[in-house]
Amino acid sequence: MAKSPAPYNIHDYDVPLTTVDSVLFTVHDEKLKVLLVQRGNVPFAGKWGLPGGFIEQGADADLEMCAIRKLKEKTGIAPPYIEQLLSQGGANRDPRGWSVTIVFYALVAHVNCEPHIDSVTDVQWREVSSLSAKELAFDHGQIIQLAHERLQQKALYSIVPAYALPNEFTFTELQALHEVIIGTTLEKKSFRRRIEKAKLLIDTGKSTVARGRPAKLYKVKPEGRAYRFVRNLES
Amino acid sequence: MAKSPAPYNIHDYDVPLTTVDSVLFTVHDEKLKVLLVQRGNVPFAGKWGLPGGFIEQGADADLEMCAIRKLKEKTGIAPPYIEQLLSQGGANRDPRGWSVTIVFYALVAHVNCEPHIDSVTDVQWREVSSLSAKELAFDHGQIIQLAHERLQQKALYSIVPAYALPNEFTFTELQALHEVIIGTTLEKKSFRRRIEKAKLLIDTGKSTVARGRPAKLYKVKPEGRAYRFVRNLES
DNA sequence: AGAATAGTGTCTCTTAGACAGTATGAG
DNA sequence: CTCATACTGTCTAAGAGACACTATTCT
Repeated sequence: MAKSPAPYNIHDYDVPLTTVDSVLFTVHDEKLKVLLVQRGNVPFAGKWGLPGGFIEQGADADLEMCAIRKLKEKTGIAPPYIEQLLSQGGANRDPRGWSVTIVFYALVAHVNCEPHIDSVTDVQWREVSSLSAKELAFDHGQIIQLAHERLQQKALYSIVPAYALPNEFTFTELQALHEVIIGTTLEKKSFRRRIEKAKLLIDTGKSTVARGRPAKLYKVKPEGRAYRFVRNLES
Repeated sequence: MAKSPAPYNIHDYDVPLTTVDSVLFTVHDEKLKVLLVQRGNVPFAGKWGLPGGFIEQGADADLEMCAIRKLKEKTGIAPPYIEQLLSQGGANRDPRGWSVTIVFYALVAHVNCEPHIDSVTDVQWREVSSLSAKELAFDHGQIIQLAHERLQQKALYSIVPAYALPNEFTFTELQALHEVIIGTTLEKKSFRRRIEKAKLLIDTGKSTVARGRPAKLYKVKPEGRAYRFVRNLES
């Protein structure tokens, strides 16, 4: 413990190894996917794990900035939605010793980072439902599951999942996205009704062109980020 | 500290200072209170702040164990409910340099730790509504506010606040507790109805004795800890 | 016209809000 | 008895589920 007047030196302390990791979700081909990075260094060299790493004290003003910096390096863009999930820490989660990871989860539209990811080999989108915890580095499998559960809750009482879509999207796309996240179908009418009543979307005036009736294109209002419905959708 | 090919030395890294802190809530005299500890060391020596401190790598198996150990030292007991709130980290929150704190929030019945706290002078319960952020060490004022907001949400969709009551309690006590946490009055009938329907309480068969009709005493079922109502109470 | 997709009308059912009413004890 | 507190009955309103219906485009 610190002796008062004496100068403080962090290396006098038995500090844990502290890192920041992120679970970046997107949806593509009706599947929920998560970004994985192939590790170059020990431990778990060659294995796939979450994008993240050490804090750079000069470059990162806070934890979220650190997470965003790492994600930018891997995807080429800053995610439009990021939120802290939890921190995992313990004596046995890293072979190098007592370690802590502060974990964020984030959402991004697949089209917005496709080119960057296609250009490298050590980054890939993996379907969440195809993952087994054992194939991933550290406790990253368990962390992805926790992030998925949190995202499922969000899909039941908010429109946060919209940030995994392009800037402009249709009601049907948003509903399909929620359905993929929570793993069930939803009633079209209930879904539209609650979002319309809460006035969370802006009608862009534009429409899609495709087979069938054109669909109106919407954007999320800024307040959609924090809005919470009083009643959950039933899962 | 297993060294693989290249020996790993944590002191080669620019690691942040990592601590664990807790926001321990209780209710007494119809007021929501939080546990504060007077700091003995720099920085902020003499100021009041959250109970917490450094991880002891030998003693703490994980982050939650660390938080519980610190709370036990200050209150004499392990809290019946504890959950991670968030982690705060940044270059400027601690004058010693880049630091991270992993924050838990916890609940305890006032009566269960009264004797231990009354016996020391560097620990006190402080009414949450009387706190100004400026009088506390670090960013602890802001953290307490975030913890309070999270607890308010919990009070709207769960019966987690019950863990701030003694083991056996009445419906009226539970409702009064929820009202103190969210800062409004609630409808008696609605409150009882939803809890009864969800079957979250065990009737102990006992009753209170006091002026007026005796009230039945209940305990929380284990599943009450994780239960989430589909619909929030209106705040 | 017919197929495909977008979007609406409307009935039911559940449950929270409101609040008046009844029950059961102490003094 | 009265008073205080616990607990219930019951009406109303909001909103989700269900699902049949209409609308608008394409080929």
